[in-house]
Amino acid sequence: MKSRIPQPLRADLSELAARLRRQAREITGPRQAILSALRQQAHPMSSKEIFAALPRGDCDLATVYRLIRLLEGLGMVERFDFGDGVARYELLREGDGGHHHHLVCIRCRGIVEVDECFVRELEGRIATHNGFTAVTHKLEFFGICPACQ
Amino acid sequence: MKSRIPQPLRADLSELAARLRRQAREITGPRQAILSALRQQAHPMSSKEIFAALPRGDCDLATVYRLIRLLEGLGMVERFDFGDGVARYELLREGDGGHHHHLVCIRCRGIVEVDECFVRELEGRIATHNGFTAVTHKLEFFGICPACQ
DNA sequence: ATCGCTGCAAAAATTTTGCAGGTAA
DNA sequence: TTACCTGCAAAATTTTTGCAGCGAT
Repeated sequence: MKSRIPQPLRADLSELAARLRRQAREITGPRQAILSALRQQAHPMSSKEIFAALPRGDCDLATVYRLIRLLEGLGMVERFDFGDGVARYELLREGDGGHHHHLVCIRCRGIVEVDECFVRELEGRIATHNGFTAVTHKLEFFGICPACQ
Repeated sequence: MKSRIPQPLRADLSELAARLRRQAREITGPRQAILSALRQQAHPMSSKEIFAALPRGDCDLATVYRLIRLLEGLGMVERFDFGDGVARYELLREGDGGHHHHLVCIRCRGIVEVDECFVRELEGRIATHNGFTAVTHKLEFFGICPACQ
């Protein structure tokens, strides 16, 4: 499956650590390991996948769930759902620079990232039309990838 | 919360029954009750919500899960995810006439349906650009509704 | 008369929580 | 020191499955 080089869109470990510290949170071994796993994978990961990617015994599965929850609350990861009922999370850069969408193969579950965002300008229209504020969106594409055709 | 009159976009019970029959599936009491509950609610419902909406003892929760799975396989319901980890399902009309999106209040979880689809024409572009076929999409908006502001 | 469907109960899978001890700052 | 964090285990959820009997066609 195609994948994008993570560098430009993903925060590095020290930036992530700094962000946690700023929130009066500690940087521990398990947290470093989890953040590192998230950083190495170019696509969103479920808690179980994160756990499986860690060196054996590096950290408890409950700790993964706890950190993911914390990071989500702090806006440091974004949650995605690709229609299979599994929550997946992806690191966000500071300031939400990494807004993007996914193209998911419904056969092999492979993922391609879609950097362009076509919907931003619609948010305003949707907001005023319905009286909502702070409107955001999630957009995912599904199809059959070349290898699966 | 605003809601649209369900008639024009939702199949009626006899059409649904006919579609099941065509697939050599039976129309039983529990199935009628579940379809009826889905039809009466203008927005997607989780299995638990469907179960709760049924007259007491009308059907087992396992049966709700089983029927939802079946309907999803037959393309008679569509699954939505509003970011809270709960799978919700909405009846589809024959031929997918009901394609639409949702605007979800992140405070009260109220839902407004958004009938226009702005993204259809992008599917083709995404498909050819990535070599995918059969490309579809899911797009949901999130914000804070008037009552919650 | 089939074959599918259902309730019930148990199992599996996923996520959260209590607690006592350990550790980063 | 003092919160915060962690592993472990138990609990709470959510979803699936086995099975024997019932029921739609």
